[in-house]
Amino acid sequence: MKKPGSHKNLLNSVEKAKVISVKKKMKTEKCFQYLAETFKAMSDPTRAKIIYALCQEDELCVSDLSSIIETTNSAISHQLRNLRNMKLVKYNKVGKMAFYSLDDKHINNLFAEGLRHVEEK
Amino acid sequence: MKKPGSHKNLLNSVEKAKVISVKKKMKTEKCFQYLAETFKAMSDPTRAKIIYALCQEDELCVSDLSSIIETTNSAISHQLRNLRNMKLVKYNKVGKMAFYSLDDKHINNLFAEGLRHVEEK
DNA sequence: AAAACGATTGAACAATTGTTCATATAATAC
DNA sequence: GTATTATATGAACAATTGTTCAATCGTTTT
Repeated sequence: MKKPGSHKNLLNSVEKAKVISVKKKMKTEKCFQYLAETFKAMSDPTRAKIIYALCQEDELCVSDLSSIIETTNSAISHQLRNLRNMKLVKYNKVGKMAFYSLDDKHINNLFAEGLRHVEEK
Repeated sequence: MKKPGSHKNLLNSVEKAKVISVKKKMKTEKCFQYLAETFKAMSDPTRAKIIYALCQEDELCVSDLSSIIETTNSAISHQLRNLRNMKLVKYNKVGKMAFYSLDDKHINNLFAEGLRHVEEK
């Protein structure tokens, strides 16, 4: 008979002590989801380029971003919307132009750490 | 008439100086792809949990990982394969068990930075 | 007014993703 | 030998993704 409430109880563990210890240190489901989302924000080449460009210049408009990244305004605009939803960029509308900038200052460190990792290979 | 070889030339830029400056600093396509891949490795909750668990314990076998993360062996095994392909984890086969550990030591910093970011909210 | 411009959007599409289920492999136990 | 265990894998599936294309919305210019 199975113990109710946990389809995988500790009795089956190979190294019980380790399992219990790590389980105790585990973060919440929500935390891991948010963590995954944060990484996902930078997990597409186009978005990575946008973030990198905005690390070099405080503000850039959509068409200049597409000049830099060499893709269509539409593709950039769609990705900027994603980044906006993830609260990574904000924008400033001036006339018909939209100037985007990084919203989340922590993202700078995270991105730089990723870049360091890539370039150390 | 359009200038050949570049479907988006600099003459269309709004802030030419910025565009040229950022273009100069741009990394290669390959770099951005690798960067995106690195972030993608951690962009799924299950993979994030695996990496977190392996940050707490040097080595964990598949069934203990699924005990900790509370999902099926199969799901874990599939994700471990992904992480293996991305060179983030390695494994040590002992009898019928496979002990997984982090392969890329830089990933520790990157992951910790992400966690710090999440927890500072 | 019309035309041009920068940006946004929705629909469509192929491509990728993560899980489940069933099966397979390979090592150990009986 | 058979049975059991730990892990791996392939197929199937729904869900998500990123781009393109066309159309649209505001704003500015003429």
